[in-house]
Amino acid sequence: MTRGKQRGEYAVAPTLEDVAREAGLSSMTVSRALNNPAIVRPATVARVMLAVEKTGYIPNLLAGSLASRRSRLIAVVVPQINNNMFVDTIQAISDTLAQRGYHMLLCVGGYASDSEAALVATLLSRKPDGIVLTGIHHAAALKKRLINAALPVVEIWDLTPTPIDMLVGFSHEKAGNLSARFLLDKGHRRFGLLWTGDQRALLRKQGAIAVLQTCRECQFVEAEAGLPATLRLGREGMQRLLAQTPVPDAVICSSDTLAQGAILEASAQGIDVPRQLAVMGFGDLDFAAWHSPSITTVAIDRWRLGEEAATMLADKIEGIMPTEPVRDLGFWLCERQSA
Amino acid sequence: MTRGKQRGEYAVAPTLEDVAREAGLSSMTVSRALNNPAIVRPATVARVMLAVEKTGYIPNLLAGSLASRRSRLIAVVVPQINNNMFVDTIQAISDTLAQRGYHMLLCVGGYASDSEAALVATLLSRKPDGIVLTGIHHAAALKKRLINAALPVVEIWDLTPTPIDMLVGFSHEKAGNLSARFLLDKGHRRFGLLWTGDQRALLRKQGAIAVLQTCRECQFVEAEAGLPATLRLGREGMQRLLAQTPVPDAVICSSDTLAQGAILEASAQGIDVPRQLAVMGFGDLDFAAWHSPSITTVAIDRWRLGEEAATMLADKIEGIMPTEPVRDLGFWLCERQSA
DNA sequence: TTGTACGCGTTATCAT
DNA sequence: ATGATAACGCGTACAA
Repeated sequence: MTRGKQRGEYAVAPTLEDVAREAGLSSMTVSRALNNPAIVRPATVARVMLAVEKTGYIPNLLAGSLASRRSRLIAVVVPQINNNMFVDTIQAISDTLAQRGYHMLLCVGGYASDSEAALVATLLSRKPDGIVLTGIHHAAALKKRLINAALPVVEIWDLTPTPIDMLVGFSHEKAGNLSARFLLDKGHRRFGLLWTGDQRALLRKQGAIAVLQTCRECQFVEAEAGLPATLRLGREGMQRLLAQTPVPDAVICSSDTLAQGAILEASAQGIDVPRQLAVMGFGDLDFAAWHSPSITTVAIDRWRLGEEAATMLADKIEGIMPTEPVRDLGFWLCERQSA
Repeated sequence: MTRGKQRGEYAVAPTLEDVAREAGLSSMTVSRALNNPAIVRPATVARVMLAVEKTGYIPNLLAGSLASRRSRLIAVVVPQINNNMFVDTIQAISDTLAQRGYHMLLCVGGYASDSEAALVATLLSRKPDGIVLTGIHHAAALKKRLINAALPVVEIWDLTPTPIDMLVGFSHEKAGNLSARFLLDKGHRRFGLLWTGDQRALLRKQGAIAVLQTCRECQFVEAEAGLPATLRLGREGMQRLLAQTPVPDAVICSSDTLAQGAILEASAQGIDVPRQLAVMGFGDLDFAAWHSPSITTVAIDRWRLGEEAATMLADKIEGIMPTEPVRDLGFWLCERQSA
């Protein structure tokens, strides 16, 4: 006979079989009553529920997933969570997935794309129903493996016409264009670029520089900040920018956090923002609008990004093909006091 | 015969069986070569590795976990991640677990303890090897279920001598005591309390009030902020505090983010911090030391908290009993410019 | 509407 | 050091 007959009340978890015995039904009927009650006689469902209550049964999703080949698990890979840029997106993904009955396997993988491949391989062994990847640059082997596995994939936070599968993001280069164009039109000519070294930030920088280079009399100096971007790194970077020649009259930062630091440092040095120096950020983090001076920045809808990513995945898993596999959420300028 | 013989190169993932056939070995030997190479002849291991490479094999951890009753999965339940307080802890947990070969199932559950029980039940169906719970107040049914399942549990971010299993945190009440005592000793008598409504923040408030009430001539007014705590809510809360009587000469905030907002609002109203008004925060978030004025606050080691939680869990899972199941990480005052 | 037989892909256990 | 066999707990497919 099966185990589970003569054991105590402890430790070993009750199985479907135990519930079935308690209810005087077959385990298959119990399974149906739990997963698809509509096709089971109401009275039977009630009996099952009672037995579940009595036994303290909790389904074993490992077994269920193995049998059904559906894990209701979504793997999410992000480079960092303590830099404020991704947390809203992650929480949106988590919320949306939870509502649709999925769990989130979160992996904080850093910014190195070679380690990403190994990491994703271990995640794939969990047999997730879908995966969210940050960015569009992935090892070729990884891409191949993903395509081969026919696994729904959403790449986020960047833009390409040729995603692995689906994508929701925006163009960092164009966002960079916009920042530079805005300050150029305001009459600024001596620029400072305060930047972190991650791939997508660099794209924005390239975008900004491309615009600046269309202007003959423009000059710019640069300072690099580490990761994660913090107020401190913003202040220190600003110090370095102000020590260079020509002293900038406008500083673009790769994030609002750096911008906030830059503004504080300028004030500490007696430089008025924006009268003597314009400062722009990126991201429209929650403090940007409420800082003094409020921070001019480029906003993106971080929450919606996560929501759409999760929705696209859940839809595709459930057989609903996306009308448009590539979603450009765009961005918009928030003109405020700092520039 | 088993499936997997006559199929194309696509979609269906290769199994241990496929690798075994390729290598001319039994699947059991392949399994051993992969999980415990030490007990397999080196030459055999090499043959296996070659076959793995050739087939593109990725283990199926659902099946493996089911068979071995070990999932190498840790469930983590936190109330929020977009309030900056928990992200370092979560990233520390994720990092530490990854190093030890575990994955993190992250669930953002909000602050309601009744929904927590349901949520944890679904998490338990994944058969995690351990679970991290934020706080110490959980539904009785949940506690019972956890104890019954004999699952290693770490409660974090709070303190009690009687945890479900293990705990790493600190006393919020005493942290509240410390803040109030500090300002009292500085000579302040008219207090403002700017506070969010979550359980642990309220404990800190109680702690602060308990100290204030030891002082006859002390008065205090309160303002409540919503969740998540943001700069905006800090400013708005400060506005309300300043409109009350008596106008406080010292404001304690339930987080550094609120404190930052409070300071900005005070400055905007022409009130000098700290000369006319002292402001204290909590948490020592990364900007606290670098803000102007720098923020006086109570620091806790958020990263270490996550690290220890993950380590205690992994240790216990692997049979290493914790020397001390309850770890009080404490807190310390960071006296800076704002108070 | 309910039940039976079997397979999901792996590891434990025992045998060789 | 390697192999054969039997679980692990559930869902699919079909039968009744």
